[in-house]
Amino acid sequence: MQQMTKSNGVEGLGLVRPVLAVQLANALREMILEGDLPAGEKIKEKELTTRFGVSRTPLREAMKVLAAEGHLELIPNRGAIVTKHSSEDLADVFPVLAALERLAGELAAERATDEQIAHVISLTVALEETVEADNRPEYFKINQAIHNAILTAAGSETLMRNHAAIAGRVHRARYQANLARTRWETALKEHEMIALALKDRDGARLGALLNDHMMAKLSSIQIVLEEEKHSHTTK
Amino acid sequence: MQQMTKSNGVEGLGLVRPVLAVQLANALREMILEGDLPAGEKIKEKELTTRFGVSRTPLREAMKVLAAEGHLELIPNRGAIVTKHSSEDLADVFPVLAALERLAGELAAERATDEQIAHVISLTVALEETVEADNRPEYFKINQAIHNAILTAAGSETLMRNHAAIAGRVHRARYQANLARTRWETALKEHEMIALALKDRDGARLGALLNDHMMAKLSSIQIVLEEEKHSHTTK
DNA sequence: TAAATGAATTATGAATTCATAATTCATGTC
DNA sequence: GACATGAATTATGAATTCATAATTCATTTA
Repeated sequence: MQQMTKSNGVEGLGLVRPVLAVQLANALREMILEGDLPAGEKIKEKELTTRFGVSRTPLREAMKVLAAEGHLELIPNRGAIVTKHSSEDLADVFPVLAALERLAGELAAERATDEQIAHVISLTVALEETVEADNRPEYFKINQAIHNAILTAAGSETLMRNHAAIAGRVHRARYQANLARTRWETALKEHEMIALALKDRDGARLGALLNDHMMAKLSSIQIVLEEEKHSHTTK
Repeated sequence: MQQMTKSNGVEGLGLVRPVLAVQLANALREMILEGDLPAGEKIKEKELTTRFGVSRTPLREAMKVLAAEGHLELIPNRGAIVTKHSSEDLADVFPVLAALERLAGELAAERATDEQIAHVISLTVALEETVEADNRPEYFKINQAIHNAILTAAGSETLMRNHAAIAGRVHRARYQANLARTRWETALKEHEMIALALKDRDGARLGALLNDHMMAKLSSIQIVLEEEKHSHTTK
């Protein structure tokens, strides 16, 4: 939901003066998603301006953008706080993400080129190897690539935009929660079925698989969070 | 426990000084959705500041918000233009909206209270009457109320937020395109089936019906647009 | 000691000012 | 007359300044 470096007349050349508000918005988003600005924390305008070496004007514009994206909550005359993404929030966000993935699957089954399908299949093969090699960082990376490839194959600007915006809100939970070995292997099987459904261009099945895959991911995250909570309270 | 402060005391009352940026964002959104700022039109900051009687600072903050919502496109050093929602855009946006409505249906079937279901049913009855009375403005109004009621019954903040954002982009097309009599009566039948599925708490069916209902709406709009295009070129 | 009051400080909201990029318009050249 | 060049104008990006609301903190009072 953000306008990245769009056409600015001098395409490709690094000669344009960057728009601070955009850069600040990206930096802030990154900080929030990476947890450098913990959820619930109150944003201190002045601190950020000195940190970034800019004035309040572009920073405030950036904060308005972040608020529109749902990452910040602006309270009139009282500043901003980082939106908290609690366990309940995950339960709220994931079904929406899953619904969009389902649509992506349905559309991709219709619209994907043979090359795009082949790409997803080869990525899925690479995914298997990461499991065998017990390489989690690489698994996350390829997993993300697969979902992106399907999104791209769906060929919907609106879908891509909104998926990105919503996925950002749970990015941390998705790619940081250390999944258990059993869930990992199950997820791989799901991915194999997903690749197969795409190869068959079975939109209904592909959509359903992607939806279920995402909801299963939610369950595994919630289990991990529950365990962490226990180990924390019983320490 | 903390004592109630003065500020808490006026909470909820309209006594707080309004935040201009928020008001301007609402006003601009309204103007864009109502077509007062036609798609493709270049926004002149100065003109708007004089019109609203504010300085550029809050206006620019509002424009950043509108851009984040996809209503404006900001071009560095060159101002902003109103995002155009062409016929192709509708074909891109509606499937996403339909996917969210499907999710809304699935969730509402599980979570709706009996009162909420009764409300949707009574609204559907009222909808029938508007068709009999040939009262299109009232039909649109109640139609919107039904979809909102189901969204609310779904009980998902994320879903509501994103649905609202996306629905805004096609609001004009949905509620201004003059639907044909036959489509109107078909839509009513669809609404009756929707109310029934909700009453039965049949989530899969309700979701499918809502999805199809939205896609049918797209088709009828496209037919109207196609006709208008013809009558225009053959004039 | 605890609560209440009010001044001082700080933070936010918005207007103004300054800097720079883009556009317009006049002039000159071919 | 068409085009190119450069000054003048205008618009945008960002810092600063001003106004007002919120918070802190010292003082008073019960």
